[in-house]
Amino acid sequence: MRADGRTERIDAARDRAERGGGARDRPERVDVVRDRPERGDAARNRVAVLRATERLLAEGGGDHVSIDRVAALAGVGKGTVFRRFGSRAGLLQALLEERSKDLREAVTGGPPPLGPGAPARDRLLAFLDGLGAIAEGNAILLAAHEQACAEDKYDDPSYRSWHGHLSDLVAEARPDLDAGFVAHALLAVFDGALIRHVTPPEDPRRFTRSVRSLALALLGDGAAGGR
Amino acid sequence: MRADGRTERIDAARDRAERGGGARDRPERVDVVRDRPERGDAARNRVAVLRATERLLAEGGGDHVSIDRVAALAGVGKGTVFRRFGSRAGLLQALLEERSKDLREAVTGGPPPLGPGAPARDRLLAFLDGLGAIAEGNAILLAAHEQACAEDKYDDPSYRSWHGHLSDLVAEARPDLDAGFVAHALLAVFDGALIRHVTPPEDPRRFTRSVRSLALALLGDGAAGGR
DNA sequence: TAGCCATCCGGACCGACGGTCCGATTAACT
DNA sequence: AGTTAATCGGACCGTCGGTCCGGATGGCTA
Repeated sequence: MRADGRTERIDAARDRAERGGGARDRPERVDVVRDRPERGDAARNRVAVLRATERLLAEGGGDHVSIDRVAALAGVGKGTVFRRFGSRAGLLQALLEERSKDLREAVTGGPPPLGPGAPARDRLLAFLDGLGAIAEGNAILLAAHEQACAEDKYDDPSYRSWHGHLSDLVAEARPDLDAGFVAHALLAVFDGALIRHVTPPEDPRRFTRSVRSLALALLGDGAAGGR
Repeated sequence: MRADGRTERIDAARDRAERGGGARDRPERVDVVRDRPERGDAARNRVAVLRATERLLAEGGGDHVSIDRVAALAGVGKGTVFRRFGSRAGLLQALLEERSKDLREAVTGGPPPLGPGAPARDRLLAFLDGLGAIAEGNAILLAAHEQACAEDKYDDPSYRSWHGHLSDLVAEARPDLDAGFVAHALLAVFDGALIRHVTPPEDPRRFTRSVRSLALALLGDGAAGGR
């Protein structure tokens, strides 16, 4: 998702339709006007929907967020929500992406240890800390998203991106392990319901600490402790 | 769940109703007749529903298993399914329990290394192997169950039992770790969708091997390898 | 065998959901 | 002002999990 207000949309359904052969007939001046900017009302509505979603998320459980309710609270028709986000999963995904944009940028281009330059081990721990911070503050959203994605979770571009990053770091820090699977295992722990289950009201940062010590155990904590 | 054909039912809703104070009025000869055996047709219908469920599970994705379909295929009314299993989640849970009964018995009373007697480390690896075998053969069922349980997954008695066992073993094998969390992390990997995602058509046992090597890395593989 | 009663059966019914569709609307450009 | 294509919104659809209750029936007793 881009930072500016450009279109982006879902286009999964449309892609399918277009590949059906209808659009091949007039491939004229497509390139020049392509990706035309979002219309004003469309942009306004998108943020209204996003805000409504997070309000509902905050005041009730994840299953409290139905599209009907979101649309009503945003003062928008139901169709609008679907046109903008494609599906319930897409809506939650967009919100999640908004919350993790900073981390993503820090990871790809920020200063070490999150960004490039630090040893893999340090980057990995810093990354898990960052992910933990997001997850702790968005456990309900996370749970709702997992529920909505269901099977497709592992094909989700966002998941793939986190997994790729983590996988690279693991491969560098512990070349003897199956990096891909270890990365899946580490990410599997970021389950909305699990986070809520292991987070006592006091000590809201406990989850992140647990993840860190889990990672340390996995990497072999270099110094003592490894028994 | 008992092995014989006794009642067992759901009773979550009923328990709640009874605690409401209605049953306290006549606590007469309750103990003697309580838990009266299931009626013949009821027992027949239960296995019919279970079989129908696994047939649907086999021939379509997890979301292909709707109660309506199950009831229809079993030649039974919808109400019957709910009376017997309480909910969609309960139905899948029952099926899952049926598939893992052997492992549960082997763990609590069977011969080492699965059963008591072997070192914690060996028991843990054996247990994960057993769980892996079940999970590989029931990935779709697993995914459907997770989807149905949603939030309550971690309160599910079956999950709690696996978690308790694993937790004990981890605590014994690596007293320096947060056993409870590590157990959650290990179980988190048994995600139906993940299993399907990392299991190529050839090599169907790859998942279990991956889990085992993950566990070895976590426990510190004693010998070399720890870098 | 007849009769009785608790238990069970089954499918009509319900509210809610995710998702689609299309006539009406409107923003942006000429 | 006029044109056009993108957008809007809410009626509509099929399906789902779950409830309810009049009627059927199993199993026991006399």
